[in-house]
Amino acid sequence: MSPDTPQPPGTARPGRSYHCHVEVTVDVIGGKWTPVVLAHLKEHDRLRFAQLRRLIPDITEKMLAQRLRELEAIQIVDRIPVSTAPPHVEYALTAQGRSLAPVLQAMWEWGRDWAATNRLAVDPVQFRH
Amino acid sequence: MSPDTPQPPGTARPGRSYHCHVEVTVDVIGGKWTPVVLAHLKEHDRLRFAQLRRLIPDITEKMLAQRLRELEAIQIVDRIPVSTAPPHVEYALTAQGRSLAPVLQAMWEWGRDWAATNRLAVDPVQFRH
DNA sequence: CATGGTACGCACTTTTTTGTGCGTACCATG
DNA sequence: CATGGTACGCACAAAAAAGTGCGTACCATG
Repeated sequence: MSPDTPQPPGTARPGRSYHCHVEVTVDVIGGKWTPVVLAHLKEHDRLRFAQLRRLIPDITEKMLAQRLRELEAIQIVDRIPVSTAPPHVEYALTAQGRSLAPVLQAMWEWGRDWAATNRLAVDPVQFRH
Repeated sequence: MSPDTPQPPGTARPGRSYHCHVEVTVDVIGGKWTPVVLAHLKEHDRLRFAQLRRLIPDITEKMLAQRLRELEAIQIVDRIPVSTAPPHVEYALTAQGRSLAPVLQAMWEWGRDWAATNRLAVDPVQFRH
């Protein structure tokens, strides 16, 4: 693999080998925040950076920006600059990103049930435009 | 939260707060190897430690043992000692573990499609009894 | 007892991920 | 120009996850 050859999206690690398709998914949307960010984007047509930040209270701006940049780079998320006053950016799932809906939906439902079974408090932030 | 009070399963971090059900799922089955281990267990009634190790070639025994222990602790996996010659242990998903099937299936399918789109090689190991 | 198979556990070490603190760039407005 | 809003980027630092090397415990068999 020559350094001049761009890596296919989703392979952050050169020479990464896969022996199971689930490994691929974990490689692309693994980590603490990426699935959460995607789950929120799945529920809304478009979201501003600040809206995402508010919907995910425990994420740092740094992590949010970084996750979004990476998802944009692999064409799972579109980044849409909006020239208003004040100007801002909006993020939306691409068609490719929307193909993650079954994964995210299943994760959401399982998490809901697990939380109920184990009496975990889940306090969603109210969405605000 | 007194140290004597056992944490509910799935909360490795005391005081962990959740604002989205997907965060819960990530907390329980996040990480590099847990989803992979679970995916293999989903495909087989029972698997020996050594079978899992062979099916997941890049995992260390340490990581495999650790993941299995944690999954057993939160009752997602059953650990079944088998007295044969040689003796071994078998692992199987609990009913609770099997509730993860939609998540794992969705992850598998998405990973397959992503790999195809991005020309990633996925080389599953042939199952051997 | 010695040996082999099996499944780990321990003490570190390395790698990866996430977080902290601050500053920057851009745009619009008064 | 100053100010405010917005969305980050940078240079570390801290935390978490994963890996390494070795050894141990248990069981069965000869």
